Amino acid sequence: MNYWLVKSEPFKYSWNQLRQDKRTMWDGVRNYTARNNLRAMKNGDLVFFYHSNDGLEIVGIARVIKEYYPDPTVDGDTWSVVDLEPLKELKKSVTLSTIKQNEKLSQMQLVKQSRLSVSSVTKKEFDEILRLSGTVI
DNA sequence: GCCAACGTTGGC
DNA sequence: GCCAACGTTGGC
Repeated sequence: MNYWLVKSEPFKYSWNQLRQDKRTMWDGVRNYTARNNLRAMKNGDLVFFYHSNDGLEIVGIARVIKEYYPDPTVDGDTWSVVDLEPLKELKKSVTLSTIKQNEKLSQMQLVKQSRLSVSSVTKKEFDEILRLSGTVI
């Protein structure tokens, strides 16, 4: 089992929207590093849902329900998508500033590579964020 | 609104 | 293959 984090600007696609939709195709990724992370996702992997620009916090946990396939919104198979479903909302969202201040989290790819829209999360980081959020899966 | 970080493009 | 110019993302 691997862990990930995806970013979305909430006014484009929010956590609440994902909850309403029940599932979504995670499209629009146009960066090779992010795409490679998408392609490494396996069914059942857990994915933090982060609100960028507005909120700047992790708000929920999604789950991979379909592994990568070609992005149907563009020609060719250069770009990929996966399907996600909402799994659990965090009891307390975890803000970027909290993450930066936390010794166990300050090395997260989210912090190190702030522009990357799909990043990987270690198990330790995942567990620490769960702890901070007061959430049990 | 600014700017740092980073990715991409294109001339050489 | 290098690097300058430019565009985009995203935090502040």
